[in-house]
Amino acid sequence: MAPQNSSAASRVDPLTLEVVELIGTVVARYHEEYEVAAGKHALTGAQARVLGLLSLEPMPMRRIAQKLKCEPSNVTGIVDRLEARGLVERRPDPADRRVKLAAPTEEGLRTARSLRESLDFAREPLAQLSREERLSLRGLLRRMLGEA
Amino acid sequence: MAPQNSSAASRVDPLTLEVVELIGTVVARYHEEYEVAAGKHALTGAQARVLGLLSLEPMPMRRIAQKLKCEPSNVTGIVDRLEARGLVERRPDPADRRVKLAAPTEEGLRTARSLRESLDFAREPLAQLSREERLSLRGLLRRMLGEA
DNA sequence: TATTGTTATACTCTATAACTATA
DNA sequence: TATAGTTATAGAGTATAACAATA
Repeated sequence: MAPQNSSAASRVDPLTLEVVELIGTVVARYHEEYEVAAGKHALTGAQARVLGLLSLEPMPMRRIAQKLKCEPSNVTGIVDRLEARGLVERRPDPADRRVKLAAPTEEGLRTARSLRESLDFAREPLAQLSREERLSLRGLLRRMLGEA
Repeated sequence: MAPQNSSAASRVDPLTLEVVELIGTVVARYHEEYEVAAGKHALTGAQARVLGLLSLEPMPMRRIAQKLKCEPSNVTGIVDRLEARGLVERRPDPADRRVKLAAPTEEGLRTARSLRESLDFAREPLAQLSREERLSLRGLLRRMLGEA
């Protein structure tokens, strides 16, 4: 998602445009780092996302689809590939025999942990900011997202 | 790219983690809006990106690939589809007969413009911030990205 | 009847490798 | 010989529709 440094500035003020562009850059960098981190473990982005999700909490296939905002039919293939690599397994749900719970294996958990650690987006760019600046950034992002 | 609210807090302080999570949310929302905006014009994300790119300046196929950070062979298909829909055309480069310049048609330009306008990511979330806050956010993002 | 997960199908994006036409 | 663009191929993600098992 390259920032498209709008020549159609028409209706938005230059400051806002500049901020949007900066956000676009952040988004692009976030993605690159995510893909690189996933690639280091020979995982695709989607696989890394699912593994990261399951490492927090096993869940039904259906719920994975909701989290990923995609059709449930797609999750079948993604989990198939993770399962083929021994990173995830499907368990029956005692409460509902229609449901299959996807859960990480031991190796899956290790991979997920390592993945999180290699995602140094957490440290590198933010390390340049002081504690006060991070607090300020947190506040601004919260307001932007309407969470505060 | 769902924010993975790290239970592996291990080595990073909670404030940084929280900011990272907020950025993840921004990234996710940015994407959703981009896809929705593209979908309104029956374009895929990649097609919308290329069209947006070309609407700023026609360029050789090779250069599109560099901008998209993908292999040149992929660009052929994306431009094929845009061309089939009459949004883009390939022109010879007078200076080098190996090169094909991809350029938007009139309709392509209109679509690109409309696409940019429906990308209200520029306005909605940022509208919640005062001018001062936007200035502050710009400064923080610049420092984060090492641009300032 | 409704829901969960799967299969089948088709399209797009992606990388790799081999080809062509220029340079 | 090197470069620009293309083709061929294969893998992965995506949506849609239809299906089996279970609720």
